[in-house]
Amino acid sequence: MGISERKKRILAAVIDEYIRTAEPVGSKHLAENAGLGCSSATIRNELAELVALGYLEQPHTSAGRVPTPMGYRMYVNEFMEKQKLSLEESEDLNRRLNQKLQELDDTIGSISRLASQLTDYPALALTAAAPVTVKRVDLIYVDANTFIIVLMLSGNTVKSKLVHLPVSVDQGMVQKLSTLFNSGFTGIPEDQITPLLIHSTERAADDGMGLTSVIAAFIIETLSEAGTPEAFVSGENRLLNQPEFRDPDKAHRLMNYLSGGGYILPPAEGETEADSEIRVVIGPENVAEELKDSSVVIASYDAGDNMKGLIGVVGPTRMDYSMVAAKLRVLAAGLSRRLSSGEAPPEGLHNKLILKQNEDHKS
Amino acid sequence: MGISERKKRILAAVIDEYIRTAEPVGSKHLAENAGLGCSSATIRNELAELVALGYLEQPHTSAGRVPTPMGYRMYVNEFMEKQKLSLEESEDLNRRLNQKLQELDDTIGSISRLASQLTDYPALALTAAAPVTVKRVDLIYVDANTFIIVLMLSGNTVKSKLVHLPVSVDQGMVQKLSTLFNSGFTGIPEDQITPLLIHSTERAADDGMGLTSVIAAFIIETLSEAGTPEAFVSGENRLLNQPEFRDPDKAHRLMNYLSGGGYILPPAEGETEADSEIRVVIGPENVAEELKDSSVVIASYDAGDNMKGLIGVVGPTRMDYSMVAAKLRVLAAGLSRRLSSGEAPPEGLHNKLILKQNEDHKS
DNA sequence: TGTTGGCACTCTCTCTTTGCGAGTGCTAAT
DNA sequence: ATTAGCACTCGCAAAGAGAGAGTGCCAACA
Repeated sequence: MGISERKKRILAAVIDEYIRTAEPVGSKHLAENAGLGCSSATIRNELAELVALGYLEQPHTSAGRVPTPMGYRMYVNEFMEKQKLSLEESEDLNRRLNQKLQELDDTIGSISRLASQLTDYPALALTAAAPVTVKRVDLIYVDANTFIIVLMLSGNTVKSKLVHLPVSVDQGMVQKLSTLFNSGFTGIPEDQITPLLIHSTERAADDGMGLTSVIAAFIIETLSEAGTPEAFVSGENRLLNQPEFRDPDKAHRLMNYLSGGGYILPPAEGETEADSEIRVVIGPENVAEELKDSSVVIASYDAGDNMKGLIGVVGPTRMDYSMVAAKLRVLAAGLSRRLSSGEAPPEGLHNKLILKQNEDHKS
Repeated sequence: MGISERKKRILAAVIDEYIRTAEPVGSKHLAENAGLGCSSATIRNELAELVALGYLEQPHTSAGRVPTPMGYRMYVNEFMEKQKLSLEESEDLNRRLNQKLQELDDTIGSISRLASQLTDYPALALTAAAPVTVKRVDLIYVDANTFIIVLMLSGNTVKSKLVHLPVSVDQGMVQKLSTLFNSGFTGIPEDQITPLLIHSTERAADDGMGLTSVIAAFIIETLSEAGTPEAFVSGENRLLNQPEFRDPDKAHRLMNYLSGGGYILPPAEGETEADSEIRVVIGPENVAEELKDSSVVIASYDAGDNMKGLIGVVGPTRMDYSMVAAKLRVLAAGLSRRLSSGEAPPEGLHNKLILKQNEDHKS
């Protein structure tokens, strides 16, 4: 767009400053601190034009200028890539990511916590949504009334469940069912597990006790759960750090929206994805009413098997886009590296656990 | 204690009213609405004495009265048991509890969410902390580089994990290890799994590839995780509903404390546990500095095997103790019933899942 | 033509003042 | 012992005044 170079520099300076201080930026301040070689009067003229063009606005006559969403958009599209994390920052970040990934519990939840912690904004993480299938079914016979179902899924995760029965089964039946399920239920997506299939399996196993349907139910439940994207929101309370949320009502509304798992998924509009894999949705660009004056930065990570997950950060429109984008980029890249390639983190898991044992002794 | 009956009634009325409105309660208001048969002047006298006794205080001369922690304490100890939930309320509550328990995912997290939702205060749930042991170990051979570890724990939960190896193993080794682990590692608590034990197992299996220690590490990690009480905090944002947290800083401080998993565990002082299993910790009675002007209501539930978990609710000292206590009581009782006795909820799990399958077709 | 200094003007923010009302404590009467 | 009445206190909200920041515009200058 035909904006003079100087206008761009001034716009960028205003936005940087506003992001830092959250206060309208005046011409004098700009002339003194932003190091563009001209006087406040000149800047005033330029500012006036930027207002006319729609990139800035003034809260009231005779206050400083504040960026409009359009201004932020320009900022994000044109000026942002300049910022990169220093090497040591990004190393530190990777270190912390590794640490999180080693804890074998709810990975995605802790990633969202990490993102929130790093950026000091609320963060959310969505697990990859992709059709999952069962790779392998094992049934472990425990006793006449008890067995364990173990499912290995297509993303190489394992789910298991203990089943107590009111009736008793013999080991042979468990064996038979195991074979039948492995041949009939593996490799197919949830929606192909029809009542028909279940019934025919039941007949083939000569199962009069409903065992088959218990197992099938667990498979269906597991597939559906694993295939449903799950959202984790963390650090909602960090909103309160932002001056624009000093109004408790405003903060409350947004927090409610977020902790309700408020869905943020932007319209997958074919933005000119200049910046690889990072999407920025500014204020009114959001579809959700609750987000109309907040911004969202979203990075997608590759979870292997063509699955994409998302990490996002929510903040006021006056959000530190560069910082957030830079950090999310590293985080998403690290996540992708870990998840799509082979498996767990580099090494050390095992050693760490052995060490841990000793630590625990103390407590 | 030697407080006249009327004083008690007045105190209770003040507290009830203050809980409702969050505003200092005046004598006139009390005379008109609280239905004690005397005039405002009389009440004024009584109020003055209650202030002298330390049950009430006035924010400033010539404002209404506000309960002190000591006042709340009296209220909790003496007047509270009166409130019971109506039958239908408690049925509704049980219904919702059942529903939550049926979702097989992180039960304890969703219980905490439920508690928060029901009371409209932040809630937290702690899993039972008790030494857990392994009941049974199964190793499922998948392919030369892959096997699945399945652990059945005391408490009848099952944990599993997929292990990829850089080297290849044969099925015989897996078999052998399975037997060894079942005889050597079952029934013993985490702290008895010594490096010594691991080494001797390793030798017995003639395992030169570190397989043994991978499995042992998983067992240790699992036991330690299952034995460590885990805290889930939900609904921190509901704090903002309370007028006492209109000050964002105050709200922020407490929310931070809470979402840091802030530990709330009250000193297990031998309170005269009149009210079965419900503990109320009022304002300054809390040990944590951050909670000094909040209150906590805690119910403990029985998770079987002598394990106790906690559900708690945090709010301002002006918290609706009766309501919270009543709801938590039902919740904890329901949880205990489900967890300690046998197993899953009454029935219907299976049917529900079959139904679910059809629903999912639509989407 | 683009840039700069100067100046009057506008508007918000903060501090102070003022008046009101709620609620108290005390006293005298029942 | 309870009640009615009354003077008093004190916080709070609305109103007013002053200060300061920043603008827009104009005239001068390169």
